[in-house]
Amino acid sequence: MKKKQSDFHHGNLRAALLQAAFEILDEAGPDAITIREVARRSGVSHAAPVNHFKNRTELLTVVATILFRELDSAISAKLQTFPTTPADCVRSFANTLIAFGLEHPNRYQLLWRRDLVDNSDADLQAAMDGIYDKLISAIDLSKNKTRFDKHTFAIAIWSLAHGYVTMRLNQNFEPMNDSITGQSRQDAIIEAVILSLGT
Amino acid sequence: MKKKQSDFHHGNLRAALLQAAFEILDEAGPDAITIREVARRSGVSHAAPVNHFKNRTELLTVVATILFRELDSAISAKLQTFPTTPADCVRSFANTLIAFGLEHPNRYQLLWRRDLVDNSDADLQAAMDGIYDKLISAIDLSKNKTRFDKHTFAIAIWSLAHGYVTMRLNQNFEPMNDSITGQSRQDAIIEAVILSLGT
DNA sequence: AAACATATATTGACACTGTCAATATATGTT
DNA sequence: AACATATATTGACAGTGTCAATATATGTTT
Repeated sequence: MKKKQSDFHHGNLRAALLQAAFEILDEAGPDAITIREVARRSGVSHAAPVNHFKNRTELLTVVATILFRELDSAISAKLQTFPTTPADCVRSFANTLIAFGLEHPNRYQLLWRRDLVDNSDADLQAAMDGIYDKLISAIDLSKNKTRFDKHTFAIAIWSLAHGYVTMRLNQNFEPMNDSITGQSRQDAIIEAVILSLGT
Repeated sequence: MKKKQSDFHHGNLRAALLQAAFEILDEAGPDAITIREVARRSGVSHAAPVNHFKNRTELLTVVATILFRELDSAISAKLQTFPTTPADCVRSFANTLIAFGLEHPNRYQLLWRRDLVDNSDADLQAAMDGIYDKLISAIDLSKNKTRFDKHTFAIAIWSLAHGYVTMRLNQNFEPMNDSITGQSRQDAIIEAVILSLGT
């Protein structure tokens, strides 16, 4: 009396679990990603995932790392098209980051949920550092004397963009235009930081 | 055969539950605030809190509302001491908000955990709007023509400050000084935004 | 081919959670 | 005194993450 032979090994469970995690993330947000649900969607028992992710945090950390790389790609693509002035680079960076956040709210949120993700993870940090380095070297194109050093610019623009996305996703204000310049609020606040780039 | 008479009614359970919630928040962060734990600390059964908070979200929303008022008080205190230039007001606002976030990481985090808190709650929104209005009228002191309208400034400075706190709490960078101006990075990025205030 | 080690999956349990229904006991009002 | 209401308890249910014990495939060595 043989049991049915195959179907015990999934074959590529790790990838399946990750895909399920992404689906759940987009559908219902970071908190809905549970070990048991990704297992369920992968057609596997509730304890099977432990062989590929030692716990929930590790799974979510891997997901976040992939997302940071995705964001990195988007930023790189934008930056490499027109390697022009530092101001343009800063604009591109901020707009790409904000666009990513607004288009994929759930994905963006996970990136900053340090209760769900292990921020000391080496791969995750490397993914974040990659983005920062890209921003720094973009700013560094400038040969001019600037009012502040490049790290101040990088931190300022990243903080601004991140804060803006957070508050937009939180629905703290509506998107509108600046009543003086006529440009969008988003463009206006980015320009406000860029203005300080000059000597 | 009488049971022991008192001790059934707690007397002031609502206040006790809130106090417990704050203690847990400071000790272990927003996620550690559970209905059952606040009940336990208040010496009451696990289902007693329902009479005062209909569910966990309501409890956390009330906590967040109180925290926003606390932040409001801190900002008001700073602003009312020296009602000087708009630039000074913006500086005070940003520095007070950042100080609050860095001093009380767990409290600050809860304010932006929209998975735990009902952001459509009227009291909560009123508390947030109160802060925004205060910022707007502080900026509005200016009679000069400005480069952007007051809402752009308000959103820019709040986004910047919020983003900065988030990334500091996330340990994305260390506090350092700007190598050109010599001032702290925090002061530098605030100045970067303030520079754009002028015509 | 046989034996063994390893990787992968299952089953079942434990302690914890939020929430609900049913019940008990105070308090307040008529 | 009677009744309504506010407040608290008990017990249950469906979830969760994680662990230990077990089963089954795969890979390697002999």
